[in-house]
Amino acid sequence: MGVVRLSSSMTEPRDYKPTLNLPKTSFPMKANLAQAEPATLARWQANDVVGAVTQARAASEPFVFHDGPPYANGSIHVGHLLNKVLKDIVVRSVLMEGRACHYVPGWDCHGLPIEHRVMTGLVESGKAAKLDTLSDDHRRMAIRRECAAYATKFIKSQAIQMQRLLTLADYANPYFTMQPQYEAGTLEVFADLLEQGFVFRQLKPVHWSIANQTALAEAELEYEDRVDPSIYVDFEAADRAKVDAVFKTECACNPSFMIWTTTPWTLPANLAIALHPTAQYALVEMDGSLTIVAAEMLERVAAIVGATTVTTLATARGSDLVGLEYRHPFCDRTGRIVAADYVTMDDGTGLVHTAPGHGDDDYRTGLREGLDVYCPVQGDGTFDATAPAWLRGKVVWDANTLVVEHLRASGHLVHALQFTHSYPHDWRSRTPVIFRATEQWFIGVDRRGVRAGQSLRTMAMDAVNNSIKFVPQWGYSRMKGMIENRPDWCISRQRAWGLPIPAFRTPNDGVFMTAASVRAVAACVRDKGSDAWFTLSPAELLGSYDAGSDPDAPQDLDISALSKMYDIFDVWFEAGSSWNSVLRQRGIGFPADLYLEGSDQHRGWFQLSMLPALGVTGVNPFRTLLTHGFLVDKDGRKMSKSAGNALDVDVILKDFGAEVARWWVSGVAYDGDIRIDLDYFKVAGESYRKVRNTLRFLLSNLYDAPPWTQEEALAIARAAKPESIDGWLLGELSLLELECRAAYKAYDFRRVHLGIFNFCNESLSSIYCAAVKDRLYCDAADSPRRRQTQATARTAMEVLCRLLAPFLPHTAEEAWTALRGSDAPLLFSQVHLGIAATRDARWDEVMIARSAVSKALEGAKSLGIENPLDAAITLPDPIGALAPFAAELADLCGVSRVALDAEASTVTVADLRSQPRCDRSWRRDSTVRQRSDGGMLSDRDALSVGVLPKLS
RNA sequence: GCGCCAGUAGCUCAGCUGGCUAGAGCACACCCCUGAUAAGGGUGAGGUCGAUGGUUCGAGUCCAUUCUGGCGCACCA
Repeated sequence: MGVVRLSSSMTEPRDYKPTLNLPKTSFPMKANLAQAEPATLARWQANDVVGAVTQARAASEPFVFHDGPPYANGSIHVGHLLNKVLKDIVVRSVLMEGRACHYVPGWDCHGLPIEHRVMTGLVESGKAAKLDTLSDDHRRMAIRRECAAYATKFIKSQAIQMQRLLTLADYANPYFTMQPQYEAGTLEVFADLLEQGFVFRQLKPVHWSIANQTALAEAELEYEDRVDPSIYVDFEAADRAKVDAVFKTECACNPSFMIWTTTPWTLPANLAIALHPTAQYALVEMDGSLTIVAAEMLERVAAIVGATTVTTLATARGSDLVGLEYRHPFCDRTGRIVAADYVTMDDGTGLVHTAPGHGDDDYRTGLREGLDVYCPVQGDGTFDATAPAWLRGKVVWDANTLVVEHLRASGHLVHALQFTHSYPHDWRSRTPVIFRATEQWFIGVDRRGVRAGQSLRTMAMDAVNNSIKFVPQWGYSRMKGMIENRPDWCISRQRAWGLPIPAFRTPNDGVFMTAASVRAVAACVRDKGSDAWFTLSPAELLGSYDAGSDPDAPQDLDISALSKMYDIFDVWFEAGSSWNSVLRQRGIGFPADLYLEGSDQHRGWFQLSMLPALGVTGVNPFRTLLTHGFLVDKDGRKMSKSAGNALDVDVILKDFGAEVARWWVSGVAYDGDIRIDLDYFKVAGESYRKVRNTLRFLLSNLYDAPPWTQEEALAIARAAKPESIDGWLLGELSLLELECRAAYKAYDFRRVHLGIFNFCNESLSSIYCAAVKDRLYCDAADSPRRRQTQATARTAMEVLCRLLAPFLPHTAEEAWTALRGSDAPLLFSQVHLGIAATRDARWDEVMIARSAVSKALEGAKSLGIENPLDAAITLPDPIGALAPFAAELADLCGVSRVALDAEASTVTVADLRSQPRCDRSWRRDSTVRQRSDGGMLSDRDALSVGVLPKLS
């Protein structure tokens, strides 16, 4: 019998495979994310994971993190994907630290983009004309109903898409800016600001449609060519001597300032002439009269007006002319020369006709110079009583001709011609619009508040400089610059789709609105929503208002005589009140620990949340500001549908899955531009798979591990000798855990990502798993050495699941369940282990030696030693640094034998191919001999299969 | 035009307060393994650090200018 077996084993090695502890696992290699993720999502929803997590953290210190509301319009794009995933990583990493985080998703619902789309739809379907026959309230309500339905529809679809990204948030109780309680919260903020004295009403020019008697937004304008008179007009200097002083001349007659305009009808409102402070201006004699124009423009102007003799008498800097006065050509007043940076030398004369009531630039210049925002044009486009008699009651378009003729007659007109230019038109009536000053509501940034005695700008600057943490740092300078420069905040809009500014018109054309009256309306809105403004009477709206207890109430207030005004709030005011409407009203906490949005929100939500919160509470609404850059395509160009370089979120989810997308986000350097391309998801998919397979290897070797608790496994792992491979891994694992947790806290997700990837790729896959394979497969199943390794692998899994959970909630949970069984506790009810094992620096030398062996083996391939198990290595060990690790070196290097030699200077590779090979472990160990069962086995393998060494 | 930011191997990025022949991962090439297998391991090639000028014994790293791109703001009377 023995002889027979012997001969067969000589020709054909025995098959010991069934005696090995080969890996087994239910955790599949292929993630199948596109199918598996929706199932996970459904399970989370069915099991109310949000509720369970909230409950698990009920007693924990809350981390207040507040969602900035995206606009409820359209499908989500990759920018949302980035933003929402980053936020979710924050939420989940905070939870894994054991803190509570009640994250409420929000949506911005009001505003022009939706109203504009709805109106376009109504125009196209022919319903818009019918609207115009309704009363103001009914027409507005009809539009509002359409808008609300539109917003609701997109909130629903976006919520589904956002959940598909596997984000964990209270989707059952989201916030919308159109919710009654939200609107009431916004009005309360407004009431407080009013009380503090920050709110005021002032004229400001807006685009005005004469046909519809309404202000229009940029989006409602269509630019069409229009022919207007283009005129060059002389404005006579008021004091010839002063002009002489500036130019150092002695004029024979009175000089004039020549301006150019294509809107003669705005001349009655002229209050100043703007020039560029650093440009040169020339005093010229032009066909007998003295005129001042920009030196640079002289030649062109002379050619246009057809001047025959032109002589420059003198030149002066623009800044020297500032302060000179001129006589208005047909109104009985003088105007002043002012400086303005925006004056260019592209058109005109270098001297700009300035009417603060009819232009944005003019308006700002006027404010700076303390000029009136004078606008003699009424809502119907006619001139009012303050205009010269010959213009009163005339429509501006007719006034154009009248003004030109008047100037011609009075000798002020230098030249007139017909000029075709692009001009804004009302998109609905297709009539030209005018720029006209109207009364608007403002929040003043430089007014001192009643309580704090400080202006919003001062408070905001203080917050920026002293109490806000900016991530990344450059957000500081950006925010600072914006706060320093920002003008007063115009919060009123003349639209239907929004939260009404609850002001009332009194019979004598005054305005009634006090903090108390706003609060009364807020109470009504909390109950009935802002539609109430359009469906109820002033008396009903002010039902809870008591003039007697309102110190600000006007003496002769007659509520029954009030009429409603119809301005609505800038949507930014609503979004900027979310700290009150959501964080405070819902008792989530104030201020927030973190606001996180794209860098465009420095001007938007960030800043416009700061101002109201500071005004009302004196406290900045967020402690830390985290901002991310914008997505650009792989050539660094911005994404847009028109350029065709936009990526579709649905395609990404279908082809790669949310987890791969999340894995990509986690590894991205989010400060600054972020390049995005489908190829990058392929790369992310590869590295995801690498991590996944590493987890799978660990899991597959735990199938027969004893049912340790996590603490028991950790205790066994900790007991490993520092010189063992397990001891080494535990040190690395501990370091990884420490570094990742610190990086999560610093919002440096990329560092976590790279840390985890490198750990899986190198520490585990390349070093540990390869080294430990032999003992896992070949040692007796319950040998202490194998159990030790299993406990270490188990601990590594416990740590990795937790570290990965914020990035890969689905995969981490899948692995967690594979590790702990289907009755495992919820992963997000767990906290990090904190294994705190010390990393033994002596291993550095070992790893250096290991690399040296790899290189030496590469060289040995030319000698025919292609399989490392055919090699025996001799390592130089002059100072005995490697000696303590001698028992692990062969496994670590993947070779059959390693010897140390204090005298050697280089790594040598010996050929073992003539030495017997173990049929079971394939190693050419020095103990390999033929055993009683006829197989060639090493001592360890003989022991493992229970075959006694054959007596020789 | 103004403010902020970025520009390092084919790709994604490290390179702290300036200091040895500029690093890593992916991709690529070649090889090994076939008991992690639509897996795993090894070795290697690859960069005038956007450009120009300057400071310095020495600059990817500091300064100036410039080009390209992104975000925001302003502007076309």
